[in-house]
Amino acid sequence: MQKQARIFKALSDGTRLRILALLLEGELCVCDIMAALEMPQSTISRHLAYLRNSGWVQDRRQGVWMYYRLSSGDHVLIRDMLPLLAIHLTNSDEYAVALQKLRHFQKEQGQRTC
Amino acid sequence: MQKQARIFKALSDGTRLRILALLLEGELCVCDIMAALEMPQSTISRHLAYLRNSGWVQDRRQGVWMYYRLSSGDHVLIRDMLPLLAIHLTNSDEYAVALQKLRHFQKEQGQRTC
DNA sequence: TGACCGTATCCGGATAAGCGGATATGGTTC
DNA sequence: GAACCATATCCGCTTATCCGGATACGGTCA
Repeated sequence: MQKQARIFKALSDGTRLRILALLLEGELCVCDIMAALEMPQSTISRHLAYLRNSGWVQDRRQGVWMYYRLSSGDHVLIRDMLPLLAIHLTNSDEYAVALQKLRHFQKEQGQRTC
Repeated sequence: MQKQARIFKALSDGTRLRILALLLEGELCVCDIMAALEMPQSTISRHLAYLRNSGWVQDRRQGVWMYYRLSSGDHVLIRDMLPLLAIHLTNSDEYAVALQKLRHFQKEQGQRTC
């Protein structure tokens, strides 16, 4: 059950839950998430590595930027849980605030290459 | 998201996952779980307290014995997740072994008051 | 009341996780 | 290749978690 425990452990941290909630919106780059959560880059990067190693997200490099997205097909448990996360993570004030900051950041970035 | 993180954190430990899997069978007392998992009493009791505090199980005292059962109605997230646990926790060898030890213990106990 | 039993909590030690500044890496641009 | 940028990893620190023996608690029975 070690693999399952690891999958759940990834969800045992508020910051990682907020990252997953944001990724439900679609693919994001690290700077998006930094702006949405207002946390230092090393912290965000570390949590993203954790989510990647436990199978929750996949990454993609495009030039200098790293894009992260939910990896729906990786593990049966993860696939079954994603709909639940969509229901339960997106109805908190915390999430609304993060999403608003994300939108604001993306808008002010305008036509960035990122 | 702190409450949700706590709910998931309860699932981030292999021993607690095995306890929950056993409780899917129905109400059990502490000695049942000790026998099934072959772990010291203080360890089992501590994990049960963790599961109780995070909303996963409820307890009931009957004389000297404490009975634990899944608390299906406690939190929306927990209610939605229980079916998933039933699917994903009960198909490992670890679980099969624990269940077998539980059955064996209950049989050799015979008509106990427990 | 005293002995006993099942369970909960305490304790000290070992291990793991989280944090964020500093530094390394890998890619782009001139 | 040198300067620059986004991101990953390292480091030292603090805090949380897990473990299991020892002890405390609360109920039962004689």
